[in-house]
Amino acid sequence: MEAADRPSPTVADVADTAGVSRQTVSNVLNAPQRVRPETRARVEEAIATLGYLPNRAARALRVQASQLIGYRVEPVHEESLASIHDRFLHALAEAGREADHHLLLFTADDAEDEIAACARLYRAGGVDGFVLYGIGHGDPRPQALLRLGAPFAAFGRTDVDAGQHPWVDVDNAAGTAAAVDHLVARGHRRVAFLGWPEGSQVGDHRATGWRTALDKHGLLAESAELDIRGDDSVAGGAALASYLLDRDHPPTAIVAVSDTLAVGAAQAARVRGRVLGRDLAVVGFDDTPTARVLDLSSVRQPIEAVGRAVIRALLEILPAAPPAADTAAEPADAPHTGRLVAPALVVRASSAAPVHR
Amino acid sequence: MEAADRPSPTVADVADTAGVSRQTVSNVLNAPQRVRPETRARVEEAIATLGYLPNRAARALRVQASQLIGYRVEPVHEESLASIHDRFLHALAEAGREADHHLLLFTADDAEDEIAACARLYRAGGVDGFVLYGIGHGDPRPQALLRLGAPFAAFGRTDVDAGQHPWVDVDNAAGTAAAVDHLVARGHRRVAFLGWPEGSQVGDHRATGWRTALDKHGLLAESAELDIRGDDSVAGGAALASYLLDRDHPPTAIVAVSDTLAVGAAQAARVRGRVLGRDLAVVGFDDTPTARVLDLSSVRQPIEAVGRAVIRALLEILPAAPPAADTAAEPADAPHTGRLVAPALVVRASSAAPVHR
DNA sequence: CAAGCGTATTTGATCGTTCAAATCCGAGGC
DNA sequence: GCCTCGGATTTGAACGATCAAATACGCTTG
Repeated sequence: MEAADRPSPTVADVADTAGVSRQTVSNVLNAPQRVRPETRARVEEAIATLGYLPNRAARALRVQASQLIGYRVEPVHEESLASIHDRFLHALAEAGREADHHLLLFTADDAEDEIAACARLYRAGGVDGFVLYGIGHGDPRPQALLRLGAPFAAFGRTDVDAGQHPWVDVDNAAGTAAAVDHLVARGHRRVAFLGWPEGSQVGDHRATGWRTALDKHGLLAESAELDIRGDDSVAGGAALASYLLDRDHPPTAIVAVSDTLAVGAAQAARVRGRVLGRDLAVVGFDDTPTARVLDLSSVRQPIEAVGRAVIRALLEILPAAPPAADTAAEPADAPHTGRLVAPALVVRASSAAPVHR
Repeated sequence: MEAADRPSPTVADVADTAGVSRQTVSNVLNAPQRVRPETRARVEEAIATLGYLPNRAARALRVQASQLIGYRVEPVHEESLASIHDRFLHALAEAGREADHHLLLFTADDAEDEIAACARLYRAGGVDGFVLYGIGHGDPRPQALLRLGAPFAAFGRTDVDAGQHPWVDVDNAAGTAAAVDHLVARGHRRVAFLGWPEGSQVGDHRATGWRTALDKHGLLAESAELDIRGDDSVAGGAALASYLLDRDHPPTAIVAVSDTLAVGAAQAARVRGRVLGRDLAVVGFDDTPTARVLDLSSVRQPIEAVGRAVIRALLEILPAAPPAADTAAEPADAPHTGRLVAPALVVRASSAAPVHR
């Protein structure tokens, strides 16, 4: 009654039914141009009737490539609203599929543990390379993997080893700058920034975007003191925003470094009787489901594009890369190039209207 | 300058440095009791100094087991607030790690495509088994995998093939029942249900929980007509709730089948000037980040426990399972058992206060 | 017509591990 | 002193694929 667990057919079986040798079958699969059309047809028919599929382990052993890409899933941060991980992961898997590569997921307690796990996996031939998520400022992982000799591509980058490996990053500064541009166009002149404490690469870039954009519009002088920082929590955002709103010259608009803080700002506004989008404009970052629900404007990272780009970049540096048109004997140690992709502002009710009063 | 890509040492290398044969090295790793202590010590030292790691592909080829578990990641549903996928995935990876199994991720366009992908992966020896997510009512996947002969464990179940494979499910009825109990204890007597259209297993169970709990409290008569249904969107939830609130005898509490609908209900209440938690109690389902932010009570699925249980169940049915104490020649075709785990209600401001008026 | 060449196909070896069977060796037993 | 026995260890084969070298075959060429 059990579904027969007949062993899968092998190249030898296919060879027998097609009346050719193992190697010819292999050639039909991996180098069809070497095989005469009529032979190929015969082999392909045998493959179809037997339902032959090459054994992955055997292939991996012989060619020393598993077609697997290692990726560490981080624990879900209960505080954060992020749906970025989800989207990124799916984008990676989807992009991998097109190149017949799969993701191999693993967990780790911290960066050091992650490095150890990568080393084990790579040295055991379990994966061909890695995708690193959330690289920033002083991250030990790029150096560790470079030392290990394992191919990898990163989402994010450090200042120091950006040239030594492929990376893709979101232009965070451009994101907050776009938010400021949008708000200024609506007539706002006092635009605050709710940020994380200094030190995180992402947070600092977003702060820079806000500052330079204001400067460009000649508004930095009146907004300079409106840059305040706190940890990434809704309550924290509410506290920071309350403080701003209670000042003598409160801002008419707030750019938040994250949706979490933006949600907090929105709550603070409501508590103080300010109508969101009329008395106070708020723009968040990451376009989380929560922002959508609350009708908050937000900067959306093109994370699907990032995922695709990361996978593509990784595949390119894997040994025996998929023939990229004419791989003109790549210039030995050409510095790896990164790619910066621009996020897009999603305007919703919280910032759509022109400035009030 | 490159990190040396010296080939990893093999059993033969270890054997040479320890002055023994390949097989002895293998025995030290897989059946230490066969090896004399002093020999074992010598081999272990050689392993340590060389930094030997068994090659996964070679091992997989020989023992016909990849130590990989296939899992399909579903596309991120932009409408939904779910963080369940995220949490489930991480739980799976974490549970797998403890048993030296990794997740292999793949994508698929629909159930049929998923089945095809599973077949390819399994027949190619790419994975040892699968975890299926979101099985319900007439789902073709369990039957397909049974036919394929591939081991799998499911989150969710169908009525028909529940006995033929291991599964773990959340007791959805118990979740909504707990919500009703909680509301009734706060004095509510007219408790509405905002549900999905009939036909989904999960949705129907949640509706049943609501109904039976009300019946238990002798309140079904006055609430029976308060069961209304719509698609899973915030706008839809708002529309349904508005309709309820505009009736002659509006409910004082709403149990929603999802946080998405619950958020809609909360918005509708606000629009109508009802204060959430005072004039109207709302309980959602899934305990999403959005519910936390909005202070909505919600039924939380113990998804981490589900993930662990699913992996454990899968590992048990894999050939040559990890020695479960004394595997007393398992009774041939014992029907597979399922496990139902109870969700927990998280009470927040939206339903904490006793009924008003 | 034999030599030469290029293409199509086959054979043997190999990737690194583990299984199955064979061998080795020291301790007893008769 | 010879044989048996059992545990420790080794040898050969196999898992299923691909690489490298060898062979077969059809065509041109001098």
